[in-house]
Amino acid sequence: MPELPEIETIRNILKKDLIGKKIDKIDILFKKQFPDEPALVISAKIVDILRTGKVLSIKLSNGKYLNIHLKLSGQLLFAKNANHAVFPQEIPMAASNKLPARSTRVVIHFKDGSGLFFNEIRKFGWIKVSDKPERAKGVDVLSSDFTKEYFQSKMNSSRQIKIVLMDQDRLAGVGNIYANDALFEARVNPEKKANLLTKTETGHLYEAVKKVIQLGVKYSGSSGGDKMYVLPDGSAGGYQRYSSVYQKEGKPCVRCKTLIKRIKQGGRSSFFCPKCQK
DNA sequence: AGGGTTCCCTGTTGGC
DNA sequence: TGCCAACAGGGAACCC
Repeated sequence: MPELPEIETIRNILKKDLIGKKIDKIDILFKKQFPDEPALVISAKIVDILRTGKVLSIKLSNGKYLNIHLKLSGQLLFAKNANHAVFPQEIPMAASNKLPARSTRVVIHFKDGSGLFFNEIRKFGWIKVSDKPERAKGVDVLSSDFTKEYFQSKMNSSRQIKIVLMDQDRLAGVGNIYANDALFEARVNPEKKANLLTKTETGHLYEAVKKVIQLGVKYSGSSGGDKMYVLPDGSAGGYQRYSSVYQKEGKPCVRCKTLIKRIKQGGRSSFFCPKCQK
C-alpha cells in the first residue's frame, strides 16, 4: 500500500532513470486510469519529478505534469528496453517477471527505447495530465511546513485520532501503515478523539509521525503483507522489518508482550497494543 | 460544515 | 476439496 515513503522512494529512483528522457508514445491498456489525451505530452521531455503526499508529479518540458496516484496496488516499473522488459524476479500481481502483464494499465515509451510501466491490479489508481502538480490540501509531512504548531492546529476534530492522521486534507502522506506505527510509537490509543489529546500527547505524536515516515524512506518503503509495493526495478522495500504493529494482530507487543489487537476504524484495519496505548 | 457511509475493483480468505 | 460470500483498502461521492 504505497504511502509517502513508498512514493518518495520511487521518486528518488525515477529521477535517476527518467530525467532528460523524451516521451515517444503511450500505450493505454485501460482508459479509465489514463483518461486524458496522450498527445498533450508526446515529444515532451521529463524535467523533474516531484511529490506531495502520496501524489507523484512528473514535470515535463512543455509545462504539463503527469500526476500519478498509486492508490492501493499501483506499481511503477522502469525498463531500459520497453519492448523486452524482463525483471530479475516475478512482479507481484503480474504473475510474471515480464511486462506488460495482465496488471499493466499504461506504458510510457521513451525515444531511447526505455519505458515506464504502470501496473495496478485494483484499477483505483490513475495518471492524469495537468498544468500543475496535483496535491491534497494537507501539508506534506516531510516538508518544512509540517511544524508542531501546524500539527496541533489540525487536531481540532472530534473524530478518532487514527482517522485524523490519515486525513490527507490535514496531513498529506500518512496512510494506514505509518499511522498505526506512529500511534504505537507515541503510545496513543487509535480510538481516542483527536481534540481530546493532551498537548504532551500531540507533541509525542508529531515526533512519532516524523520518525516513522523517515524510517520508511530510509528502508525504501514497506513491502509487507500482500507485498504489492515494489521499487521501479521490481525489488522489495524493507520497512516491514521495522514496523511495530501494522499487520501484527495476535503477535506480542515489542515493548510489553501483550498481544496486538486489531479493530476497524472508518472501514480500515487498525493495529495497536491495548496495554501500551492508552 | 463536519462527520459518517458507500462504492469503486479484484485477489485472497474463510466457512460450510 | 471446492464453491462462493465476505473481506481488504484510499479516497471520491454521497447522505444527514
